[in-house]
Amino acid sequence: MDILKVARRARVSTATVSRAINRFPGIRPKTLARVQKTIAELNYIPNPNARNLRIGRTRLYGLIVSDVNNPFFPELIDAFEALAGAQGIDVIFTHTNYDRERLRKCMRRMVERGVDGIAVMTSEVDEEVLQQTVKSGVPIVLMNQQKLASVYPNVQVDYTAGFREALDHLLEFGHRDIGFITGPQTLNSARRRQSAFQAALRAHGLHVRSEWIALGDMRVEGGHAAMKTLLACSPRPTAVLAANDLMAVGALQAAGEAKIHVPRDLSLIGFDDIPIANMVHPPLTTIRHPRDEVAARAFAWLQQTQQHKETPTAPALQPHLVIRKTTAVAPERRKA
Amino acid sequence: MDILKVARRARVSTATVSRAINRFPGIRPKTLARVQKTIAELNYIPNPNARNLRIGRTRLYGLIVSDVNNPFFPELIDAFEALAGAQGIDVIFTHTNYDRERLRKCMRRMVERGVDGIAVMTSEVDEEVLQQTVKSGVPIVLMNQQKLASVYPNVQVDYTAGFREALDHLLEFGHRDIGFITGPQTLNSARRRQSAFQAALRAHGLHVRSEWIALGDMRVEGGHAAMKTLLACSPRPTAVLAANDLMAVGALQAAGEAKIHVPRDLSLIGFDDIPIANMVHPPLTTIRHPRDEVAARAFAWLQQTQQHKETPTAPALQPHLVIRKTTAVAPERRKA
DNA sequence: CTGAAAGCGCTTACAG
DNA sequence: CTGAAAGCGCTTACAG
Repeated sequence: MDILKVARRARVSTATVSRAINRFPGIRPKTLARVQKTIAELNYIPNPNARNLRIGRTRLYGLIVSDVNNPFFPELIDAFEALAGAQGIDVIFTHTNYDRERLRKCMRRMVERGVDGIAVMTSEVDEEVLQQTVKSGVPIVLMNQQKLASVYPNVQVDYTAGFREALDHLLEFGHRDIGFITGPQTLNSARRRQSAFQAALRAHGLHVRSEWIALGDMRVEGGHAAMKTLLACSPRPTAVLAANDLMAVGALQAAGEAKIHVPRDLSLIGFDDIPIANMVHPPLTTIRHPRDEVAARAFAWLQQTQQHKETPTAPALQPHLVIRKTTAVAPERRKA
Repeated sequence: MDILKVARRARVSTATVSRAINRFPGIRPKTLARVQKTIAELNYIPNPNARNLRIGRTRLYGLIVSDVNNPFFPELIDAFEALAGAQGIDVIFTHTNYDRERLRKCMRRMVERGVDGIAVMTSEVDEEVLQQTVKSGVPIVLMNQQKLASVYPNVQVDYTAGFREALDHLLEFGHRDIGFITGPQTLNSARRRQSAFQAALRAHGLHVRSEWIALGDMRVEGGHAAMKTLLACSPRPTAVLAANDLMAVGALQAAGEAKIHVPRDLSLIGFDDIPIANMVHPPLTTIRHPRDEVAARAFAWLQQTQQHKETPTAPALQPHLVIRKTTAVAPERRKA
């Protein structure tokens, strides 16, 4: 009964206090001032549960990622959080640890909490869970789920464009022998990146020997091992692209151990532009995943979906090459 | 009026439905079963706002860290989140970006949201803000704030013990010339780590030349620069400790560039054990900051503080040395 | 421009 | 073991 206390002290009704708090237009300036003064004096903070019960929303969004420890996500989380905060929306945030069962539980928890929307920023989703969630009336937005793109709002990133930019760069440097470190094809994101790479290759009229595609695990160790495999090839590629930065970092280490100088003997390009990319030595040239834009679009679409019925769409977001220090002119061209 | 719908369909009162949901003991098994069946059929989810309004809590905790992009935090966040989730508590999480004004806003937002408690896991706090928050009835718990330890629940980590363990290790390897990469003394955590290091040193009866204490910025770049300074010393230390892993990683790079082999020519130990420590080459020996235990204690104390009045206390948590590949026998001893 | 009052969807003494 | 009813603290048509 706290708003009542304010009301009494300000000698108005609770309705007026409520209007003052919610910046209702038609309120006499003098009354408004008095109420505001009282609120300040009493250090009154409206009870969010009561308010939300009344208005039928929680002003809470859910954000689900696959892995907090994956350095890809903090920037995404951060951007989403900031956007929400600016609108007075709080975010509860969980991660699935790449586990479908955990995703199910996360979604359930958020629905039970009554969030106004959920951003599912994982590469692995389960249509059944999504359906259930949407059925219970909670809007969702996905990331890079092309299969479900027509059904749910789905923020797309044009991987192919990113790889194309990287290939342009390598071709300018005279590279023609290009290797690729890929990830487990059971992973949605790894699979998509590989086919995007191949599409970009075709767009440039290039061909890659199949032994120059090495399998990693999307982590540093796997990139390390994959690079060792590539270096053992004969002939070996003069440039290598990795499906993510973590593997590129491992590849960089492997090259160092094998006394292969990057970029002199070998050019290397990562994907994502996670913070570590700029911390290794030499700093990694990489294709930046526009995660701040992903966050912004996911947030905007969540808000939109709350209001209208239609599924928002937009052209895929473009990644861009960030040129740092791991690419250089191809060795054979230098000789010439 | 949703619980009413369940009640009608199950031919009981809303009170009974409520009791069934909340596992109230004295309820006839048959009734319970019927209600549960109805709930399942209707896919009924209780409105959390109504529930929380009634019980006067939100089952929401706030978690504030200084920087999401700092790889120190994800594990802490993750552990806290998991603990909370297991109790049906959700976590809203923000970061201050090391800014006092933002901390103020974060706290305010959480109080307005009506959280049941706030874990302030930043090294910089502002007593005024804390007081205000506590005055509004929200329990808080701090991390490593020795000044405020008697006033607020405060999870301590015994940095000195960590450095002692590291020094033991180095001494066994015959090192006596030990350098230190410190952080800006304006930062609480950096200051505390330096004095902990010095205390550990004294405990071992050692002395450090002042030129062997180099100033970094708690990031990779600063560690890099600091190591360069140390390597330019003559004589130079045979082992270097860094106040955090990020700086140790920078130091490792600087050593590599200067053709100083780690660990053969120089031993290096970091602090924190962030994921990157195990990704660099060679993998970094480091003092592990027990952040999962910090999270657990913070969570437990928050729960405790909600119930009792007294400020919980406990002996400081112990960090431990994780020996990997950046330490070895001191060069001069090897010669002998 | 402002107030009286209903009602959001739960939980919990109280009564039986 | 179960139900009728009050009440948590707000917001918002409705009336004036």
